[in-house]
Amino acid sequence: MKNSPSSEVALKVAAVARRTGVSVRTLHYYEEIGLLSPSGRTAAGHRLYVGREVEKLQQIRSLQHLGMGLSEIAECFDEGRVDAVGIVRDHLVRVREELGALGRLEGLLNNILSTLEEGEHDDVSTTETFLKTVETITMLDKYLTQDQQQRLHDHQARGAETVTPVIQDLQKAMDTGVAPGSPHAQTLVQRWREALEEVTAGDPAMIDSIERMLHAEQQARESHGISEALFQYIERVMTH
Amino acid sequence: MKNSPSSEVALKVAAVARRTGVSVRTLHYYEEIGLLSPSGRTAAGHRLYVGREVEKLQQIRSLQHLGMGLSEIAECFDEGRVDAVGIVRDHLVRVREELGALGRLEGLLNNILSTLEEGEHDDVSTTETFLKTVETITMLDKYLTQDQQQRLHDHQARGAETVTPVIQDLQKAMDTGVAPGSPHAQTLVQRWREALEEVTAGDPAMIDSIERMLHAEQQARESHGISEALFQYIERVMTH
DNA sequence: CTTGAACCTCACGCGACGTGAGGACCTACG
DNA sequence: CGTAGGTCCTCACGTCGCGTGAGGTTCAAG
Repeated sequence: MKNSPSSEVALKVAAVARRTGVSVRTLHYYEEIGLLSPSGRTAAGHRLYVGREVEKLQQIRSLQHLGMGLSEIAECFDEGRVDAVGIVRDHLVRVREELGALGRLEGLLNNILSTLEEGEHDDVSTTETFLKTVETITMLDKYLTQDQQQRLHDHQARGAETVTPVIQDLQKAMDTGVAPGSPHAQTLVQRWREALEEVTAGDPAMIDSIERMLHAEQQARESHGISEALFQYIERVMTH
Repeated sequence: MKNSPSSEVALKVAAVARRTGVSVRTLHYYEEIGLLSPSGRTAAGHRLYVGREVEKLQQIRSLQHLGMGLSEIAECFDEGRVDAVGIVRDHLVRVREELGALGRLEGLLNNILSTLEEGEHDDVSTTETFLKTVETITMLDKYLTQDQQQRLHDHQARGAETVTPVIQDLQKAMDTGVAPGSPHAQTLVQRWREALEEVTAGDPAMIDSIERMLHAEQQARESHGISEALFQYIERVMTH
């Protein structure tokens, strides 16, 4: 009797909310944006939902669980038929991209963390060193792939011993006005190149990236004590 | 001369924006929330930024790149010293959680996709079947772990042959009024249990989860043609 | 008749800006 | 000297998916 076809157990907001785990406000909102309207209203204006709407609500939540936006979901219901496989595939692509980005971010954070932990013993962990570290690692990330960064990190200890004196010698050469075309300058740049090959484990693409980075980012030069003038000097010597 | 200490190359908004890759509006916004104020203004009110501010801006962007919110970033600058390692570690935890969630989501989407592709040949790919599939898979996800779902999927083909007739026989038994305590009913439920063991590869925790799911979710019962009354009948037989 | 729970309709808040509107300023060219 | 076009300024609303009140009506029970 009470299940006559015209009124099959209409539920009010709180009941629907409890059943489906959404909030009352959410139901209001869905109506507001035209996504899910109640089947009817009581004389007093209270919203009433029948089974069909509750079902639709669950489907909405399912799609949302997949990370789809409400407007996208609305489209699914509006259009009579949908390219389901296409939607899911597209969405999968987006999720995979996000996964990749997050994975890279995790690597980045790990790098920062290990760098910070290494320096924690001898250095005071101030705001500045923190920010410097973050900035440096972030910058590295812009130019080098994860494994290149790893290689750089691995060879850094031995590399630093080679690189630092070369830079000092180059600085001295520039200060004393050694001509870019002179044999001495050429020898120094040759040593510079060899040092780069050492820290990059001989990866030419990586050397290229590092040179582009040194060219573009002051931070990168600064962290190795290379002034802008010095780098320009190096570039002039190399073009000879 | 033009680099006197009091005015070292002040930049206007557009210049800063170009150098750092942010928008003019972003600079306005950062000032609005008190994160980064310009070093000064021209007589006409144009914002001026010197090197120190530009540097800070880059640091802000670095931290943001790590996924930190602007309020969090502001705290880093406000407090004299920061627990850098702590911040990064906490953040890493959050990122890993997100990674996990996203990974699970990817699995979910893969399940949906394969299910949809399987059904694509014999079934018309309508909005309804799409939504049904999504709902079902989402629900499965609420009760079963990824590998349990995988096992269910693997054994589904053989399992369906076993499960479906059992359900039909149980339905018939209920319809003809077989008593829950009768030997016939017990035999049927025994077959039901065996079928469950087959599709779950004998994982008792998984059987438990599936029974909870069938108990709570109408959708789950429906998709295997089990009415509410029938499941209650099964439960009654099992308590004997 | 009253009380408390559930319902209603505004309407602001978040986070990190995008995107105009409408006006003032700067630089160069005629 | 005027004007054209680029750059700058300050509001101020829109985004997305609701949360969180405020202030008022209705419902079910005692």
